Amino acid sequence: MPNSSETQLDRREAIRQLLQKRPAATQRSLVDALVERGFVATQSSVSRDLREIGAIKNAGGYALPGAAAAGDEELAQVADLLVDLKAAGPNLLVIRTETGAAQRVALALDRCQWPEIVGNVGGDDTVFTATSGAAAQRNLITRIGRATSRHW
Amino acid sequence: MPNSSETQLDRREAIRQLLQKRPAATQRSLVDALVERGFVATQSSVSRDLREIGAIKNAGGYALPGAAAAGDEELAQVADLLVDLKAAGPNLLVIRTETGAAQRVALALDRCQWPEIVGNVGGDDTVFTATSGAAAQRNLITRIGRATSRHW
DNA sequence: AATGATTCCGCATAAATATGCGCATATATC
DNA sequence: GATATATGCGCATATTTATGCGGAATCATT
Repeated sequence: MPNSSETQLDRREAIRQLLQKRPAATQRSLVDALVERGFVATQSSVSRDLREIGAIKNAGGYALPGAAAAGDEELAQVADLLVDLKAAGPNLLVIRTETGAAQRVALALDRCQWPEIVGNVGGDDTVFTATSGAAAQRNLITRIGRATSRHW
Repeated sequence: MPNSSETQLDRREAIRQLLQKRPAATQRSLVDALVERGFVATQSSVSRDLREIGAIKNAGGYALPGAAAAGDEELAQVADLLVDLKAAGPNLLVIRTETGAAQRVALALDRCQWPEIVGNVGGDDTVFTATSGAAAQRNLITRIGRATSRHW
């Protein structure tokens, strides 16, 4: 078995596709997802695959190399679209944006995969960002400030 | 203890600085490095710190968010400077570059933090890249091809 | 087709990481 | 200053990830 088997290449490609759709929390979950797609592999193989693929692990789970920092960068790019930022209780951050930009901002926040962010919804000029608690919220504000090079 | 303690902030800043210098292989090694700098903390705390900092883990260890994908991108930017690429045994890859560009290329390869790369040295127009074995070397060539959008 | 060289991958397990819990401590409110 | 509330962090441990080893499979050479 001197050469990379067809199966191996296919499986890795499948993993790449899975990760592109959404980050994987654990290797185990990837194993399960692979099974659904008709691949049989153990956690061991997935561990090795991830290393070869060059995947990284951040707070959001395993992701492809590009996707990781992409979030921060993407957020930086929409920094100008942010208008205001204020907390509504310890679990909700309300972000005002230029009209029509909320979706983009929400998407960028999603991709950051920051641990403080539980989830986002973007309307027209407002984004609601759910946070896990007061500390997380404070942190998040700092982090947004850093990423956008602005102070709030 | 409602607020982040001074110690915690300092410690996290120290971790950031450490990671900026070089990636950390394990959390344990970070604990040790912190001790040298006068911080006392357990692996548990470092685990939580890394999450808060937003650090990511790739094949090279823990790194700051930006630094991760930066390598691949940096390599893509110097793609034009590559002239030739050939293996010398299973553990050495010899990369010819434009005159004077070898250092930059070697640096970019370093930052990729790819598992196949054991180490790099850049001369004037030649880079020596040590690989862990034949398979790794083949992989590396593929990967360089992908990153530089060229075939070798 | 036998031999050898190489790679894949599962198993078992070592190694590393994440987390529930509880105490200590800090802040807020009264 | 007493009480209530919230946070930091260590300990112990559950969970997750990495890896040494060996058997099976593939290919090259003779």
